[in-house]
Amino acid sequence: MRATDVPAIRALQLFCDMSEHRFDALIRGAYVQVFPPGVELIREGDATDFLHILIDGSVELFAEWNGRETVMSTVRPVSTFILAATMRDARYLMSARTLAKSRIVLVPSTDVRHAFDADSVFARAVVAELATCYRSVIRYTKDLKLRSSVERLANYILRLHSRSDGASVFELPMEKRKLASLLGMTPENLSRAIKTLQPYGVEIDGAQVTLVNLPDLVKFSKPNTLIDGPDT
Amino acid sequence: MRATDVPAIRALQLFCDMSEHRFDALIRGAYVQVFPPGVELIREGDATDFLHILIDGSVELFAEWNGRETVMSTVRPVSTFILAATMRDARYLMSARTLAKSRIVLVPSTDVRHAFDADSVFARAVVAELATCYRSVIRYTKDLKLRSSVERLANYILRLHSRSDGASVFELPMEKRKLASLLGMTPENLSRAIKTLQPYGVEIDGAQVTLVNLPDLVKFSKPNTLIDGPDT
DNA sequence: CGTCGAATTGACCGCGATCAAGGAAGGTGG
DNA sequence: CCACCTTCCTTGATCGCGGTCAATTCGACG
Repeated sequence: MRATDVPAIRALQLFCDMSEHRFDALIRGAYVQVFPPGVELIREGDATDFLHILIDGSVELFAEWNGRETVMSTVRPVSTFILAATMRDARYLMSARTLAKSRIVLVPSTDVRHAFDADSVFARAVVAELATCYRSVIRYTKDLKLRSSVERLANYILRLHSRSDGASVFELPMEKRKLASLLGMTPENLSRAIKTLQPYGVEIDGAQVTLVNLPDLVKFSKPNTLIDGPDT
Repeated sequence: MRATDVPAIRALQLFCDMSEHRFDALIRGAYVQVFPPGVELIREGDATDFLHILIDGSVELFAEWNGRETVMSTVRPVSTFILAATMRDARYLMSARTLAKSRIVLVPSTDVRHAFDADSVFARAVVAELATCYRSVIRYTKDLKLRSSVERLANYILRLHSRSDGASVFELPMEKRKLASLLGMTPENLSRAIKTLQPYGVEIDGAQVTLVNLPDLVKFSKPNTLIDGPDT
């Protein structure tokens, strides 16, 4: 592992409050690997072996059934994924694949569980992280069940907008086909949904989004903190 | 609180491994209340005050947006709900209402967090519970995104079937209108979905379900342990 | 400049929603 | 005990959102 990677990991909510020696002990058994795009890191159904930490790049979590596939979420650096399976020592419920060249830290699951048992500070952080993950999926499911596809897109764009500090021009963080799947629609329908939002000042050219009439878009989207955040 | 309620609570995964005095300390500040059907126990957006434990009766968790409402899950006794919000000390993301007359234990959230800090056995149980909750929502979302409405109903029926120990006759645990919302469809469509499953030996009369051709139903439903359980 | 995958567009289809009406079950009051 | 009401469920007719299929177009990259 590069020495330069450690501070970024250390800074994560999950680790930042741990004592130095606990953190060192936990990270000692870990190692870093770099993967090219399109590599399947985790296959759903497999037994848990490592807690994954994405340092750099991009990873998507997806699920399959009966020949169909859907994107469940995308992971952006720096963050962990598959913590729940690690803590339960259970099978993965989702698969993971790299979308771009990615640097990933692999921490043996047993080490994570030992650290949890030995260190109550870390234990608190694990609970906070798990509760946050849980609440994100609840938000996601509410979005899916309560909104139409155009409404989902509109609110997704608004979330991107606030994530880019309110800039009126920003980039879609993934391919449109992936975005469509994440938002629960087909690529064709995403194209049409984008057109539907043009009257509300949404201009999308390639990956570049420009908002020219934020008030109208907000009025249409009806964003809600209990679905779209930002609170944890 | 009735003395007879305590053993049932004590038997929950969340509490069963705690030492006697820790458990007593946690439950001391708790109290029991009985609610008639249709009472809104929790309103989404409110601050967390109590961890709820359903002793007897039935509770649904639901969410609202823009005048629409959807059932997110139903809670059956004996189990806790809203643990994530309690641990994060955050606002509720879902509302809760009683579906039947229900006896509910209310444990002050601060007591739960104190117990978590003081008792590593309890901490482990909280993490296990949270991870399980997280994984249930993931399953639920996979079900929603990967299956058609008839497929969701078919697999739901199979889950009920295994929950009733393989009996070929069992009862729907809630009103059909609630079930429809839980499964992400309208009541009208649920009626039609039920008819669609008749050729596979599914007979539903009122709340009573009879399965007369399990092999065909299974073949149609393609149940999957990574969506339908039973593993945690 | 050629190739290949992604994105868009159009035409069409079908799943599931909506609207409207009719029946079944259970509770209430006369 | 029965008439009535409410509520839920079912059924039919119709609508429309979103999916599917197919044909271009766009764009990245070698």
